[in-house]
Amino acid sequence: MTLIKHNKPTESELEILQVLWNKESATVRMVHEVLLKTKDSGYTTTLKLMQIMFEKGLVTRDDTNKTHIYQPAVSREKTQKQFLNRMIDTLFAGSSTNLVLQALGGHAASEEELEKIQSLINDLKKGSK
Amino acid sequence: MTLIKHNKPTESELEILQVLWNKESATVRMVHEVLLKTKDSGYTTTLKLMQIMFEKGLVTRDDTNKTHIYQPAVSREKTQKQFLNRMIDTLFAGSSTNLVLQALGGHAASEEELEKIQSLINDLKKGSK
DNA sequence: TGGTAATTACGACTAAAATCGTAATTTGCG
DNA sequence: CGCAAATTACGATTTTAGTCGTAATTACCA
Repeated sequence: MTLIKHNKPTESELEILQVLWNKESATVRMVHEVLLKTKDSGYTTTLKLMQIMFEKGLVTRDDTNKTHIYQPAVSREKTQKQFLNRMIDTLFAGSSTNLVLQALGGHAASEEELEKIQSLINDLKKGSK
Repeated sequence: MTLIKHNKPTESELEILQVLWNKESATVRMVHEVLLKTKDSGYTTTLKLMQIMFEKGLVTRDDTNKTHIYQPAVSREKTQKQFLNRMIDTLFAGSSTNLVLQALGGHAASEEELEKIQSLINDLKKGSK
């Protein structure tokens, strides 16, 4: 069996991953510019974080040129699932339904989105028969 | 305007809150017994955490008697919402629908639960007209 | 009443996360 | 070429979370 490192990204690392997921790939500066919109920390802080993420295997990088180009090494979906599960356990007493109900209740989704969810539910119900 | 402290419970604090939410109120020892089922740490660790939570205002306590009795000071729903919103922001690009789809896709919910969700969706659709 | 068990208080310690300053390196251009 | 600007590397520091040991306090009951 392959060794899988149990790499739960931290809050700050998630913010960086988010940028990388959206852009496919990016330099430290590009990431930093985006982060500046919502927080203020120094450039070297972002740099350091991304270096650590590289060591952890959360990102890959191309260092052929001086300015390194980073890419996410973990998928958005997988990470989402990881955090969802954790959250369902520690906050929703293990019930994903509770989470869904709460999420739908709080944030009103658009009609179109509701349709999307409904159609998934229909598929799920068929599948379970 | 009233000062609201921005009190995001930590992982360990969530575990404790979970117990308090379930029991309504509890002593340190009661909480600790429950925690022991899933982790192993010392009694004084739980005690200290709960003392800190008291200082932060996450719990209240009745110290009339020697053995203090703790109660949650933040509601389960509010806390859930707080974490959901954070998660939707940092992990689901702001889309609660994405989160719901992912949650439903990963954890297969029971048919009965799916009905519950469906009925909520129907209500929401009505409401938006 | 006096000792034992349980509880709280307190401070110290470790580990991890986040921050930043500074030095070294590279690159591009005047 | 050689300097200025940008980037990386590295180490130091701060903060926060989590852990626990030990002393002080309380309560109970033999």
